[in-house]
Amino acid sequence: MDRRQKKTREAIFRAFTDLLAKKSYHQIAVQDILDEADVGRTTFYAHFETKDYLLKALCEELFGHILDTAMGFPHAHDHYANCDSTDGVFLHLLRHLQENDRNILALLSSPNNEIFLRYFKENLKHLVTAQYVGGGQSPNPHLPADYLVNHISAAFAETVNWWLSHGRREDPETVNAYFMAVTEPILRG
Amino acid sequence: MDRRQKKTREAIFRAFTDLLAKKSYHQIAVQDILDEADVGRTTFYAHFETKDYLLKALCEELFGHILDTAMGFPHAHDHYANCDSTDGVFLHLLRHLQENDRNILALLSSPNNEIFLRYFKENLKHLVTAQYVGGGQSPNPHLPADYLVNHISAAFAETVNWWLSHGRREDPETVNAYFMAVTEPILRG
DNA sequence: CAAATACAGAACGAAGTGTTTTGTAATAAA
DNA sequence: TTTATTACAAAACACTTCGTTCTGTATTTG
Repeated sequence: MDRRQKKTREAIFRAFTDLLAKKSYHQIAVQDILDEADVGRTTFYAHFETKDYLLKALCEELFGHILDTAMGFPHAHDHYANCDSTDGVFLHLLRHLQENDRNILALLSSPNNEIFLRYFKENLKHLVTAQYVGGGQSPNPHLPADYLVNHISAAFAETVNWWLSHGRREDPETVNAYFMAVTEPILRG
Repeated sequence: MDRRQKKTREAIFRAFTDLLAKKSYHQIAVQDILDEADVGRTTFYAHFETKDYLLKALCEELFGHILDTAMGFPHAHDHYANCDSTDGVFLHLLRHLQENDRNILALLSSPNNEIFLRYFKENLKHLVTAQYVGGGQSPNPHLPADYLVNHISAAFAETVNWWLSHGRREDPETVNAYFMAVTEPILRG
């Protein structure tokens, strides 16, 4: 792949995330991104059809990455090797978030962060499905599997949102304990 | 109050909700609202500073109303007098939603409905606080009160979202049972 | 009836969007 | 190295939407 392409693509992503840390999504004009990334107008539209697609691409790359690693690519994140293997996936995720990889926290705690929380939650569904639901069967016979998956995914996304909106005062372990306290009882019938 | 004011204000609200049932919020131009409401441009901006403020006003009126009635204004909704008094507030809310008062379902099940779900959830917090938290003390000693309020509010909003995105196939009673199944165990320590 | 006010219609500048054109520099392939 | 391809910058473009301003009319209120 052309080095120029990769370079500008990353410059746009970087400029976009930097801007998102200051302004909300709808306050950012394409021109702002061009100025911040030092990129021509034609170039931007050669890479991304529109500003919404840029957002989509960024979210897929960011949340896709963080959740893929959480779902079982231990090679990709060796500096987390100190994780106790008994730790749950969610604690792993919380720790990963606290590392603020690629400034992901700026997005999730920005004003009007619902957009990102939605992407986060949708990506979480895959993880939750793999984690709790085996073969489409709900671990709680009183609840439909898709309702449970939606509920747990939303609960974790909201937990993260609560955590961030408070300035991450708690340890990941504490937050994980809160999350477990509101989800584990459900799974036990 | 001038009848003309009330009339145009309601015409704008009606046009806006009708449009929201078809398009997403950001696809709706002010001009569309003017055409649908048959109202002049000057008039619109005399009533609402901007399109965002119109959204805010609509949401406050809608969710404020539905939650106020749920929190204890039995006189305001006599046709729900058949409600069993042992029914919870949330079942009451679900029934109220199913009545589709002022086409509120069009908003909550529209594309890009996160905006409305956010308003819904925020308004729910007051109800949840009044319902579960007494004097700022959490009913579950292991969890902070604000975390619990946020969790339960989000859980109900997501339950409604799940219900609507499925075409409301279940009874309000069934949905309420699902919601209770994921929230009640938390309150019991 | 008189004064105040809500309204329609039209025009306006400003801002943002996405496209097109022209020319240049970097890259990949021969 | 040479050649062809590709990515890019710069500027201008038509278009849409926004929010304001002006003028004149209809309605309400006192």
